[in-house]
Amino acid sequence: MLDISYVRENLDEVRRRLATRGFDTTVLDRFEELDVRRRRAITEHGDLAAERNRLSPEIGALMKEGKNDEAEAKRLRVKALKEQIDALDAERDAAEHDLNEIMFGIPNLPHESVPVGKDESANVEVRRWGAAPELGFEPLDHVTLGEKHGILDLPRAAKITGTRFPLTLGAGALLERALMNFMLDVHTREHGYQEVLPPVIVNSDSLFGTGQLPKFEQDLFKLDYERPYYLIPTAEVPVTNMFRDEILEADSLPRKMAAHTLCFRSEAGSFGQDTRGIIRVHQFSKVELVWCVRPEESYAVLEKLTDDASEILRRLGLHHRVVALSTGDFTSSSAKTYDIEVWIPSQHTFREISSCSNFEAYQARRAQIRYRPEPGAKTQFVHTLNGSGLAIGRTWVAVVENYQQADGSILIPEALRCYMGGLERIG
RNA sequence: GGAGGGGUAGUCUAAUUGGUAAGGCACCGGUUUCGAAAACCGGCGCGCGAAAGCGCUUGGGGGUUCGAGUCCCCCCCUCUCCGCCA
Repeated sequence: MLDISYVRENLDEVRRRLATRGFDTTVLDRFEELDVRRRRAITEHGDLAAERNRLSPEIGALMKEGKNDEAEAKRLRVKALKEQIDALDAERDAAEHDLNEIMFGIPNLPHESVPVGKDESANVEVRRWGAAPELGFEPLDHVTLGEKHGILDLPRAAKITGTRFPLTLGAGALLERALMNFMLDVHTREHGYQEVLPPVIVNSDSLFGTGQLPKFEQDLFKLDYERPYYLIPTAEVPVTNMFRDEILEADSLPRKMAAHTLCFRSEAGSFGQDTRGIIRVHQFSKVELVWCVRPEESYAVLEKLTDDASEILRRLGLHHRVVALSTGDFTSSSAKTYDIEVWIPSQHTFREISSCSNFEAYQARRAQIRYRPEPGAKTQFVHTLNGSGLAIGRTWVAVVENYQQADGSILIPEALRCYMGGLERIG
């Protein structure tokens, strides 16, 4: 959520910057009208309430003195005031409700360094690492390789649950576990992240805090339970919300956490995309990196975070690139996002394996995550950031495809062997 | 799931059985001091307002009342005990 007084005072600038995201800014016309109506109701409420608050204790005093007639007169006056106040409150609540609907739907303002464009064609590649493996033969895709080695069984996953669910086994399951441990070890032992193992079911307040609700409910799995509980689409939700409604100690910042969880996405609206394999599934495993920082350092941290995630791919020897997403291509809550894309041989292209975003105060304002810059100072919203470090399902695909050999076997990257009991090769 | 105790501003703690949130600590500013400590004065949740001010705020939401921290209803969290369970 944006700062409402910032929007009020910089309406034209807000309009202009949101337009670069392809956001329909006509709702901002209603914003002005509702904002004025709301504030007028609040002011008038204040005037009437002041009179009520003055009279009300007088009634008690009069009654104690036995002056019941005088008390009765004032009582009637206060009762009339109350009716007017209730009417104003109803007006304020209505305006506030509509205003909130607008504010909750407004995406973050893109940072000035973000390339402007209406979709992914305007994204800018900022760097590239390594080279695609020279296989010397037409690469098999991960589904074919997985079936061939008995490490991936999608037909059975479809039987157990339905389409778009993963089932790895044997060395395939071990590879997933190895990737998880490898990533967590690098981030916690070398990059200084605190390890977190959070709930994977969250309430609607948490999803509101990070921005998935109310606008993107269709992307989530909602549980049939007596309360509105959802499966997490990413560990960003529980980990960021650890600090919801808290005032953090200034010297505890920056907070940096790494969490491995399963993630669940309904993938509504993506029928027909990536239907083969486990690139796009309803359930996947991911290591997520989350930061809470002082506002002034958030852009330096975004670079650091992106590099921490990239380090995993460097250690695995996987060809990849970092892309600055354009204004038209990144998630609503973010002010700036880098995607890290890994080379997928069977598709002859790069595919997203991590998304690293600076949300500035957008999430912190929704989730009320604050800190006190120094003793006695007013509290301020922190900046939050997060990025995948990395999506394990897609890393699995990248390893299997990039390390396939002419004889059909799959070489295990050096960095993972100690996590796989010394296994050097599958098949 | 059952029984009982709790939830008050950053923190700790009051509030005549309904009368409009009092204090302590920490922190900030000022006075004092060579400087500091102590002491004293003021500030110390959010909102509206140019300001003076005014309003809102006792876990959340409803209700009764001229008036609710206090009474009634629903819900959340937490502590103790019992039951169940991995």
